[in-house]
Amino acid sequence: MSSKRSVKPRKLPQQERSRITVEAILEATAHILTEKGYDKTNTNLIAQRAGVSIGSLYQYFPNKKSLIVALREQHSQEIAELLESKFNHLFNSPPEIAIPELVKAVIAIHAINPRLHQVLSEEIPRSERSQQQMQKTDEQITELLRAYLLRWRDRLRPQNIEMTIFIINCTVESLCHSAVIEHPQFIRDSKFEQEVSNLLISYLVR
Amino acid sequence: MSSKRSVKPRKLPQQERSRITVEAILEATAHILTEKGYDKTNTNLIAQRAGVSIGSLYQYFPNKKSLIVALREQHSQEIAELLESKFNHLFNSPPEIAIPELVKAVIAIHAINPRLHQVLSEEIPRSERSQQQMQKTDEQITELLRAYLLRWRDRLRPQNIEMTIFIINCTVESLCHSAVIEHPQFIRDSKFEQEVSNLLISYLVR
DNA sequence: TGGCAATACAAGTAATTACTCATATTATTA
DNA sequence: TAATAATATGAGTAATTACTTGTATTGCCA
Repeated sequence: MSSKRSVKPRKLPQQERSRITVEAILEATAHILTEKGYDKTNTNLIAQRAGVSIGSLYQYFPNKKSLIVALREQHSQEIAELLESKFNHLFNSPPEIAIPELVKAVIAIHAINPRLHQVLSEEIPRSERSQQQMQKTDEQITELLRAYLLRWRDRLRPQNIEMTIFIINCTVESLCHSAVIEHPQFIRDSKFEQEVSNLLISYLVR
Repeated sequence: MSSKRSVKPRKLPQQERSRITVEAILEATAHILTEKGYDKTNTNLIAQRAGVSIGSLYQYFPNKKSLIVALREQHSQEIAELLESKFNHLFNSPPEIAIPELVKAVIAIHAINPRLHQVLSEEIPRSERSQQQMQKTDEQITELLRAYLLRWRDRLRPQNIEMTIFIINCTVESLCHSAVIEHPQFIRDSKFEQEVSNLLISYLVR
């Protein structure tokens, strides 16, 4: 069962040179994924690009899946941290103020490396994803949203908080993701973030 | 270049028995994809499930990609037709009436075979997708939406029609898709479709 | 009924690729 | 400085799988 195969590093780097090796491997993974897309990416190519032998790669990553998982982890952690700091800043700001700021932040995140973001979220087969880890980050963001919505509950129209969380989360994510990839011209001015903010605010606020 | 490889059937079935073969192959493709997911699907398995030799399969489908493309084509055609008939019925109904009907229809479509829908839209590598064909169906739906929005233009708040089309399309698709897969309990009553309709109506209508 | 075209068959091939292992090199420590 | 641990190497292996090809069977038509 591939789902049983561990994804944890086989060996933790202890000396400086191996930490450099691991870094190079992850950088190469991101680079090859971005350049070639998932299905033209293979471990030999990654090792080559990293300037490292294939054997070294398998010393630190037990299988191909673990490379992807490590990269995703890095990536989602960055996103979660940025959103956390935004929510902390905006916790006491009403939706009319907070929503546009959050939408702006999400668009900015997606615009950093759209192609890598696309590959990680669209092209990686489900079987290559570590369910627990993904859900952890997702739950973290859900929790931030939940706290914020409860804080402003009496200003909000929808009453089913869990459903509202899902709707907001899903809508913002998919709109920002697709816009960056399919309509980059939308992103150039602030019109798009205003529209998305309008969509959410007019739904949320009484 | 895999993108150059034709995807058109190598041979068109002429007798009844071969038409049955082709049907069985497509049914088997859908079945295996649904059961095993994309990356555990292979052509030998499809042929076996279809009760047909691997040679017969390659007589009608020049490569694996063409199987997926044929299946997607069938699938998107069904969706486009259903939406077209809905839009025709509702062309002269105001958004407050039309939107809930359309949302309901989209949810219903996604609920028919959620797993197949998920595999086709999430798991199939981008390289296995025929770009032209996908965009044709997508453009067809865009066109229906455009005509409707123009018809009711003076009742609408957003002025940038192209951006509005994108926002509506993307929002409805992703909400219905994700809800069916991640929150089937939302679908059981009509609360979810009401909420999604509210989201859109409060944004669209002055 | 015989000949031809359409269809069906499945063993086999060739290419890809994740991953191993025996060995060599470099750093650390006692 | 010698011994040991950590790290690096890359040729080779084994498994998978898309696809070919030569042959057999079935249906159609004159």
